[in-house]
Amino acid sequence: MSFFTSEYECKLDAKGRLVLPAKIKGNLPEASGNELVLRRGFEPCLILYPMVEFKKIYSKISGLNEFNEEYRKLQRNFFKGIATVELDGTGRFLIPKLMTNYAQLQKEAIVVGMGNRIEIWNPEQYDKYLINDPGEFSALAQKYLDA
Amino acid sequence: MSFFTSEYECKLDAKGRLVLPAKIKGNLPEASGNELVLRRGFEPCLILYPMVEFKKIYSKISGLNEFNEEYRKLQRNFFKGIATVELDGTGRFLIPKLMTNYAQLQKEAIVVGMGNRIEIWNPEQYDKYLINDPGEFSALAQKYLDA
DNA sequence: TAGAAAGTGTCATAAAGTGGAGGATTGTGT
DNA sequence: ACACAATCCTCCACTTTATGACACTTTCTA
Repeated sequence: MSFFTSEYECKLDAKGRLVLPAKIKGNLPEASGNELVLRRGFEPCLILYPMVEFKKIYSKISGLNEFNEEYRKLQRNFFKGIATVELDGTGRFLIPKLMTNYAQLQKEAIVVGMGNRIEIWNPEQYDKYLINDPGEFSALAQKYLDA
Repeated sequence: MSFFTSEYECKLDAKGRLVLPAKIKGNLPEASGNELVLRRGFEPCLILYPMVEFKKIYSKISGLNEFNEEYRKLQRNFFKGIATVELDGTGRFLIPKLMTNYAQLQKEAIVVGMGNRIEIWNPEQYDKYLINDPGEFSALAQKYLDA
């Protein structure tokens, strides 16, 4: 069971590689080896899954019958936003160009542990999408987490 | 069942580590080993859970489907404020930089046992959030604790 | 085919994190 | 009040992580 938490300020190197924070890397499931899957988020960010976690989503979406038009449409749009990446010996991976563009990544990135997955954000975008009103957050938490 | 009580004045060392008071440490559930979870409080303080206590919250929030926009928003704001920490052999743990900033912790900290969890405060902030008027405290107690 | 751009790997250094030991202080029981 | 033990706190040494630099390979382009 993956257990990613916390936010980290990370830097991309000149070639667009991101070094995963040690706390994140340490929580990657053994079973996935160095294989990760990168996906375009619905928000302007990237989402990183260990391979085992991604398989769960994959089996759901690839299970949809290809002879259904709406399913095909979903599949097409889903798969186009996916890339598999591999950690190198020092715990880095290259973010494909189109994906850095999509998420507007430059030198700095915010990495957020989201339980079973990891989000990668441009810092300014990230701020925009965070809840700024403590009351709203508190209310949302109460709505879904209340005993 | 955890049972943390009382308040303690503690010091952070040069690296930002906090030594848990013996009374608190003695009440940590065996089942959690040395694993603890730190969370940003809604107030400007940090909240410390033994792992077993936190698991209850975690299973609730990670159970929310990631393809729902509102769930994602909650998850993002929740997880960003979470970090797992581990007690070392001498009962200390490192408070991540971003978290010491959030709670405005410097050398001194107030540690408060809150039953199933522990709060960590900057001393001045703590004073601000305490009830100073005995009458108000009494009224509040009467409102919610009266038979 | 040459040169440029992109991708990959290694290394060095500085910063951050981790662990342990010793002495001061506090608390407890006799 | 005293001795003993537990706790607290500071210091230091070691390990791990982060980051920049650089060089080599592969791919693309003119």
